[in-house]
Amino acid sequence: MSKAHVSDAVIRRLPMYYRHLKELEKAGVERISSRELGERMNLTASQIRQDINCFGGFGQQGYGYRVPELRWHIGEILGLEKQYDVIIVGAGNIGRAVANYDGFRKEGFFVRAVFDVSPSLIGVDVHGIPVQAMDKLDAWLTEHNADIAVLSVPASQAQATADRLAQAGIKAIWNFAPVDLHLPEDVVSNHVHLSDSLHILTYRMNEEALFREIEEKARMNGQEQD
Amino acid sequence: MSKAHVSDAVIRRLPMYYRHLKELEKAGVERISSRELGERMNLTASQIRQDINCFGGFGQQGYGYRVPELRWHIGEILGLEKQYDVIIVGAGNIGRAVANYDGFRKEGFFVRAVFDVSPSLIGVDVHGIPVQAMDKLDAWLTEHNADIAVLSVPASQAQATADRLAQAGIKAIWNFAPVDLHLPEDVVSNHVHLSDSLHILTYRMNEEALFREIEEKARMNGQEQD
DNA sequence: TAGATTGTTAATCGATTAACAATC
DNA sequence: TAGATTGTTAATCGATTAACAATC
Repeated sequence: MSKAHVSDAVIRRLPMYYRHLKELEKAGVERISSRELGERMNLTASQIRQDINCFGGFGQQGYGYRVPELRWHIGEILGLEKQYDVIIVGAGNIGRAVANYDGFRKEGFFVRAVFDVSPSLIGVDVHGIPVQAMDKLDAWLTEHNADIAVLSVPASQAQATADRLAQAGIKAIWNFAPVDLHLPEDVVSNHVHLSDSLHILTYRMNEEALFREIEEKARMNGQEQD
Repeated sequence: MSKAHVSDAVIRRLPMYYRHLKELEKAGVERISSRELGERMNLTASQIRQDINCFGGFGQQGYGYRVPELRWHIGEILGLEKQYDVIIVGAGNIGRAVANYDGFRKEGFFVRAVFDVSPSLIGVDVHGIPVQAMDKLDAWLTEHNADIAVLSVPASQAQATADRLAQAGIKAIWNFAPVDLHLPEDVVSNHVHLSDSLHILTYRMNEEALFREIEEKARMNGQEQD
């Protein structure tokens, strides 16, 4: 059966399932059991069956899962059978990189407009589209459709720009600014905090030494008190 | 007291603490209680105190936390008081965007070399550094130091390139390829899976409709069986 | 049919929240 | 001192894992 609401832990794993199933399908694998998929993905068979059954029973007892069928189902769950009109708001390094990202168009995401405040960028060609002045944003949105806005403006402008996008009717924001956005209930967002990710990497680089130090300190405090 | 090992849930929140404390410090806030910080970050006061106490007691009873001190401590925990030599492996859209990312240098990350296989990119200037042929990677690493490798090659090359980096002595990989890397125990990594993040966004866009459909289907199956 | 593997319920484990004594 | 807020232990909640009946 399916649950009324799915936990974030499960949702975060869905794209991973999709990636692995796509690979398996490409490799011509017809069927897979939860045990085999678990070994491949470093998850337990139990967890995989629980995750999948949030959305319905796509398997077959005694057989396992048909790879192409399961991939298709998860693609549908992720909304990947649809196409999306995308605008890029902020044409800096990241905005341009996203606009030019290859897989993007292949997966049904179409960049329809690019906006930036910087006069030096206006008119510049990004992915075959001339950058428009940020002033034109609201007018453009009244005349064209956009399903997703890529928010790649500086942190200081992020919340104000997000408010403006929500005001103009945008229902989904892919946020690259290092800021936690506050949005109306009917606007969804997901963030890619590059610096957060980098900081987790440096944490892991230093974790061992950090705890050696903390223990050392604790030991010395202990001695002092003796 | 401090724990010998810290859960991923806590580690993921550390950069968020750092970001908010930096903002508070910039705004001139001297002290903050776990309750106030919790309100700001949408966490419970309890969770904040638990998280912080994984690393030691940085607060003061009856007073709260000194913002600059706590920010400094968390920066140290994240390894941000250090400087890092970085190489970019793969000079496509993402590799170049990362190399040019402003905050990067400001935070103590220095791009020392950029590599790519594509002949058309070799010699091209990225962030003031000429792109080198991938062939030169191993020789370069025997002569220079690099703490972190940014892995921004196509998915198909990612694991092989990561193996090569580990072989050459790299101890940390920031992975942008949509692949789950398998690495030796002493090599840490963290990934930024852009497409995964985008797919979570489209999931959220479609979640409501998805469950309406699932319920509809369940209702119809129920009728059939009656 | 026998064997395999799912879907699902129950048990366990870990993370979050609540409570409160310690103490500034 | 009284009030406030931490550090830490205990209770709760939710996610993961185990178990097993259903069934292909």
